[in-house]
Amino acid sequence: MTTSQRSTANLRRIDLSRATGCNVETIRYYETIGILPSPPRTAKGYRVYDHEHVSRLGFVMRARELGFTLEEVRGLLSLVDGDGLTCGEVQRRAQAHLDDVAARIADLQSIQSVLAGTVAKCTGKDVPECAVIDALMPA
Amino acid sequence: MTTSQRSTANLRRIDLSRATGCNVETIRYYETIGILPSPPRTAKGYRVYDHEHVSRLGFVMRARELGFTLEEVRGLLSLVDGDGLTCGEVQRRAQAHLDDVAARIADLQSIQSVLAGTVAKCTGKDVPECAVIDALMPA
DNA sequence: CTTTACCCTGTATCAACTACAGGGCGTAGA
DNA sequence: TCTACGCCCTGTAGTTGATACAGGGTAAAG
Repeated sequence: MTTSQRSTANLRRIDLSRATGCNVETIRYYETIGILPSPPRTAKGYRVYDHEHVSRLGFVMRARELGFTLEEVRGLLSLVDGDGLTCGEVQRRAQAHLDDVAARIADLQSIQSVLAGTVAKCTGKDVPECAVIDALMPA
Repeated sequence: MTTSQRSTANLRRIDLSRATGCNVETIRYYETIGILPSPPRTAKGYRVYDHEHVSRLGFVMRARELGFTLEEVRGLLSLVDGDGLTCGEVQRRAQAHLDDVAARIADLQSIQSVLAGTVAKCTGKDVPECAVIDALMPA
């Protein structure tokens, strides 16, 4: 018996941070704001996680990587948790987020073109006249 | 004498908020963090601005619109204020910011393609199976 | 003289975490 | 068995770039 069962309480306890790559403080933060459920504790107060927690945190992390806000993630989770989950509703929310991403890309691209245009006018020399400053500073 | 000089103190007093379109609270915030200098005050404690302030705040607002952080703005302002302003240095900082913008666009575009791909797999119907959820939720 | 519109200070709030202080606990090696 | 190390616990404060509000003063118009 290598990893034997000495007290059933600690059987297959999982280090959630290591299993997901998520920062411990972030896990605790998700717990306090109700994104993750409070796990059971050992007699000494240590949190005990199982595979459900790993799965749920994985969902949260993937959604965050795709740029969903925590409120949007909360909304998606409530669809998953409750019986109100329908593909149509999820698709609607994902599409709304996609529109948002597209708008942010457009904003950044217009910034990019203005900025690139101004930088291109710079001489880049060791002189105090600068096209970037002139462009930013009102007369 | 229409806008006559009755006490020199209030001569040509400027409403900085109206002149720039910047929120009053934001102006005060910029003052407390040292982005804008503390203006002189009237006897009753009202701030009195001049065209220098308008110009400086305009600079800050334009730079912010182009996505510079306040710390980057502070750096550009210190170049303008001190005698250390050279076109080369400004160009270097603007280019660094431009690289940053490009990286953020690339990130958003990869999010966009992943998300668009998943949403496209949705049936969009009133059923509880959803391709988006499946893609986000680990096995 | 009163109303309205603005100004003042100071503090709290938002998102999404991160960092730290100050303490307890568990385990590995000597 | 002692001790050192590393991790866990709670609670609080800091980050960025503002915004909002409470509670009070003042300036200018009718």
